[in-house]
Amino acid sequence: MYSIDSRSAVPVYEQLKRQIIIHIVSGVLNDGEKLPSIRELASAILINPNTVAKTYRHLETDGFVTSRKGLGVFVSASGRELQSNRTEIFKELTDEYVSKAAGLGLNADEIMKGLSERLKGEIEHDKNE
Amino acid sequence: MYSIDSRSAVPVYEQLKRQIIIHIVSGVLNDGEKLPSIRELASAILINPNTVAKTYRHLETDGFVTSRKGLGVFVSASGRELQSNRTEIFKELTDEYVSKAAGLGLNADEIMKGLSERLKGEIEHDKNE
DNA sequence: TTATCTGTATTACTATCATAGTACAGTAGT
DNA sequence: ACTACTGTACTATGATAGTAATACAGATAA
Repeated sequence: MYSIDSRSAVPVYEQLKRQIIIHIVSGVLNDGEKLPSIRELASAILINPNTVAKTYRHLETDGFVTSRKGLGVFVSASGRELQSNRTEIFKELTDEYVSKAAGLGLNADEIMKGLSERLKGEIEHDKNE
Repeated sequence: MYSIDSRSAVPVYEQLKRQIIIHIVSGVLNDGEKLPSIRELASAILINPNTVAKTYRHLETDGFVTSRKGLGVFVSASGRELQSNRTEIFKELTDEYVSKAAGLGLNADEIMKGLSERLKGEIEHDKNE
């Protein structure tokens, strides 16, 4: 379901948050649908319940989900329409990409060129989430 | 010279490292050339000398510079060639980036546009320096 | 030698993150 | 009422990262 890379520099709660957002905006999780309970998801992917709670708290702050005490956490009706948040995630992705590429010593032109070559042809193929 | 965004989530030493690498691989800093001393650069851009030292240490580990106690830090003779050895890693980075962006539902044009926007600042900065 | 540059090393403070444990509060079925 | 689920809140601990303050050591010129 959700995969966590414990060696990553990206915090666990952040990795989980991004994956859930992708599921929401891509329709894997539908409006009103209930997410796994905090304790259930925590034991499923072997992380601490507090970390899942933190993820859900952030998702609620961002408007993707609504949590109801005693009931669970549900995808907000407007969750999928949060284009601005999707854009923000994309910006984070881009920042990360540029940062790492710059760390490798590449300049802006080389990064653009590399991405351009990679994108030639298809894009639908690479949906390995 | 070098600009630091203290509000950024990217560590100061990392921001500085990227800018120096760009200067080295783009030829703004030539082989054998001496970098500013730790304390000099620190006071120039108003950061702690330890942070500059950390940047220089990382640059030396990566092979971009060589430091000599009492003398200074100098661009390695092979510094500019280091970028060619990292093409493979860069391709992996690009694959990962494209996959995630595609997972967000973005098409090739949107990805290119987003990256282009993100890189504008870098390009302008390099030209002005 | 002395003074003043240079980089290096050590230590410490702070913030963030992940985890753990515990307790509390709302909901629903029995 | 009882039970078993839900989310929430709070404190504490250990690890790590980033930054900072200070002291140490090599190089060089006066």
